Amino acid sequence: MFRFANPEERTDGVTDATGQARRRADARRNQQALLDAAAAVFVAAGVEAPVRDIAAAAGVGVGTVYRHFPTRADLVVAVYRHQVEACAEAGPTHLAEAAHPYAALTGWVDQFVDLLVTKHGLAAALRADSAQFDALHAYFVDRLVPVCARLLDAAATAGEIRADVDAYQLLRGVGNLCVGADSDPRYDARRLVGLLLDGLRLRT
Amino acid sequence: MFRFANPEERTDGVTDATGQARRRADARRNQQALLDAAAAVFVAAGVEAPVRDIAAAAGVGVGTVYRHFPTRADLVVAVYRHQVEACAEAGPTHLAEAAHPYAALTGWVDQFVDLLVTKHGLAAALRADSAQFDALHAYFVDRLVPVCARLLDAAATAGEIRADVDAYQLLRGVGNLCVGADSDPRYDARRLVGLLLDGLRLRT
DNA sequence: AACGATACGGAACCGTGTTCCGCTTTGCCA
DNA sequence: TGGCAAAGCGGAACACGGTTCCGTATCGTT
Repeated sequence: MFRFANPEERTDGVTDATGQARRRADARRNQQALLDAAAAVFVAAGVEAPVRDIAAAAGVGVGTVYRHFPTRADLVVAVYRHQVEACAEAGPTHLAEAAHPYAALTGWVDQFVDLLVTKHGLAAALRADSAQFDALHAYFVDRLVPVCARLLDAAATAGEIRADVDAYQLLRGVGNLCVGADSDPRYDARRLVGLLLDGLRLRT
Repeated sequence: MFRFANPEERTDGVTDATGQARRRADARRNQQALLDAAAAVFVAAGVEAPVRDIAAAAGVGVGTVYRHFPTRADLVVAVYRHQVEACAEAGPTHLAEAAHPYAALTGWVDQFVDLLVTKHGLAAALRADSAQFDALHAYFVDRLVPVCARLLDAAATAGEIRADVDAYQLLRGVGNLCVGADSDPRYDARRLVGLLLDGLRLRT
């Protein structure tokens, strides 16, 4: 996703503990400033905030933004990486702690919906068909589809839900339902996601 | 939606049968050419095709586009007006012909989904949060929400579905599920809409 | 035929994302 | 400590989209 400078041959002491090539101090400082500024701007103005605004908030030029994040989508991914990661890791936890697999599934999907509706326009960005946000979409899919698949599989095996819906579709559907959930008081994405999950259940 | 020239005081013979103020011949010709060209371009390149392309296809300048359709959204509305109208009128028909109200509801929603997924990016345009397409959104809501409400009401009265979902939400949900339905073979909007409708049913 | 109202065309403007390149800063080495 | 190449920076410039503006062409009436 990110193309950091290729770690050239160097003498010891120029790579940090994690083996990352060490960049100039100002570069690291700016990258952190950008992440912080972007997070703040996203909260205030949504994920679709102009790159120029983010650059200004971080006190750098637009060129610097693009040096660190090849594209807007990469910046967005970087900002939300932790939360997506947390969501991914919560999958097995739900499965272990819930009374039964369907409860784990609904619990996890709820958490996913939270992630989406909490961040202004994140769902919309995920859905933008423009190649603009492909990287964002790809990251979410890569990270979350397998997690969802395990939950779905467990519930299906337990005979709680139909077995003919795959994780990608469900996740896309849920993501779609969350688009525009903020900014429209008449619309309650959580409600509709609930109905969708209910539609998954096998009638007894 | 459209701001046609105000019908000034005129002598007889300058208003047509429908009482519309009669505009210059070239104006009427261009408007029709634009509608035809837009329809063709939308099929070929999706609803998001640039205004310049549509103008070029119609053989007019961009200024002419904006004279006839104050905004891109108005042009889109005009192009799809007939089909939205047909969909709206189909509501009562389904209700009259289906075996029971829930079947009428699913039949009608199916038709609505067809409308959305058939036209490249129509659903996405409907959902664009940009004020850009507000007019489009408003038109769909105005025309279809009442129709959907009647179907929902009939099914709820018959005890087939829960009574606590309103037409606006359902329509938005269905519309959202249709976003990006073309251009992604792994995603089947119709399928998910089916699940959502299934989630509406009361367990017996 | 002349003339005023109507309509046209497309250059120009604004707001986006993204690229490019001359200049600055950093950090190594002598 | 001073010099210097590489790394990084800033922001003007470009591409592209919607929309506006206004001088010019066309229409239809007198």
